[in-house]
Amino acid sequence: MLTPLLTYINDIHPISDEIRSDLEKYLEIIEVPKHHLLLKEGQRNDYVFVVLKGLLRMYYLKDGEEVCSRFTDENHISLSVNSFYSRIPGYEYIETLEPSVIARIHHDNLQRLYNDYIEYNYIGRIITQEYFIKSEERLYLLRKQSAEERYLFFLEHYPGLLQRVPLKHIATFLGITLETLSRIRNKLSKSAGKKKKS
Amino acid sequence: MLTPLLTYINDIHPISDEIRSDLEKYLEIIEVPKHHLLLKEGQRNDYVFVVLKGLLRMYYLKDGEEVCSRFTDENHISLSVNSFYSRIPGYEYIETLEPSVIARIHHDNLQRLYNDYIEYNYIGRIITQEYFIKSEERLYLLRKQSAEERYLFFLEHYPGLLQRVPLKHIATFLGITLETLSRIRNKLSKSAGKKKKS
DNA sequence: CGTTAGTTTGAGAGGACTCAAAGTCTGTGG
DNA sequence: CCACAGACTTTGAGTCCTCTCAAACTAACG
Repeated sequence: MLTPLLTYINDIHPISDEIRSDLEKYLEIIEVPKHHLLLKEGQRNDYVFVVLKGLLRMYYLKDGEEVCSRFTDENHISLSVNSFYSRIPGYEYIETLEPSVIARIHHDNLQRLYNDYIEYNYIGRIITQEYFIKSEERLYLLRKQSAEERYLFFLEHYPGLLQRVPLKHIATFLGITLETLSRIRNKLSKSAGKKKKS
Repeated sequence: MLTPLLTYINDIHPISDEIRSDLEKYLEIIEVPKHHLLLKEGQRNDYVFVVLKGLLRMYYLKDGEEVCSRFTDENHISLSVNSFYSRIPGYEYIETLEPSVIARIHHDNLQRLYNDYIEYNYIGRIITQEYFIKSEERLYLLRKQSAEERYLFFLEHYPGLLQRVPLKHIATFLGITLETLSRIRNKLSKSAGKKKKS
């Protein structure tokens, strides 16, 4: 079950048997049903969650409405950035959108890896960097003003998610309303139809 | 001149004399006038820029308009994330908004530090993490829908910048127009005035 | 002091929002 | 295997916020 994750890590930087063994010791595999909350508002995010199978959605409440801040699919990591790194209670929720298998590692054990194996910081640096890049990409998405541009950007950069995520969550992820998203999709499918005919 | 930067690094993790010496060897200090471009669209971003004095603005062109993606003031770092890490030409510009003193280190020399001193990855990891957190914070800012909320968030999280940056850049940074920003400021100053009187 | 950059103000247009209702899909129990 | 309930999506009508275009005003710099 952990093979893809360990391969991913080993590909960044070959890891010693000791690190591998500690990783396997620290990583806990949990199976969770659909619509299960891995993290709630007000809780401190003590774990890094790696999706082995399934799909996660991170969101928070704004004026009582759920606003989606991220989707996480297979072999990717989810955590509340502000809560996890600052060690304070956060405002975010993490929910499964499908029945999922998650590998989680506790913050303290991750620190242990960083302290016990200085070379593990190389791996941590690269992974952090990878998520930093994604974060900047989402920033670019949100600065694309029009609702249509956002949707097209989403289609291009998150292929596959459209099939797995209810539109209402995609709408709040893009910062538009469900109705607007529906109208855009309608408009786009019409113009795509036109193209085919001509 | 480099003292604050080296102190900042040393506070993350004490550095050996060798690292310090190499850092001083690799870091190049440049003085640039106001409105100088440190990076242009189409160029590969080969340097990490650390602002020792002055102020930077990063932006890109969207439909011919400048869109501001970041401000960088003293003791902070600026780089085009996608270009620098992916080693490809980028779409961003970095411009000085004030006469500035910049310490820059070349990508290859930074890699050298990471390779020669494995413990330097600890420092790199923490710094990357710091900017990752900031990136997520900006994401939250952009998801605050209304123009007024964005402006208030900006005031709270970027105090001091208002005095140093033309409003037109703050407007594109917030994803609103200059006119809308002006009207919001007008409205807020009026309601602040009211409060004082009552 | 004139010129240019920066900011404010006005009027009108339009995209996205809200509220509301009608379809459509999906999964579970009969 | 069908039927119904609940979740999901589409469509409609009216409103509002923000945008665009334009012009006036103000501050800063040489």
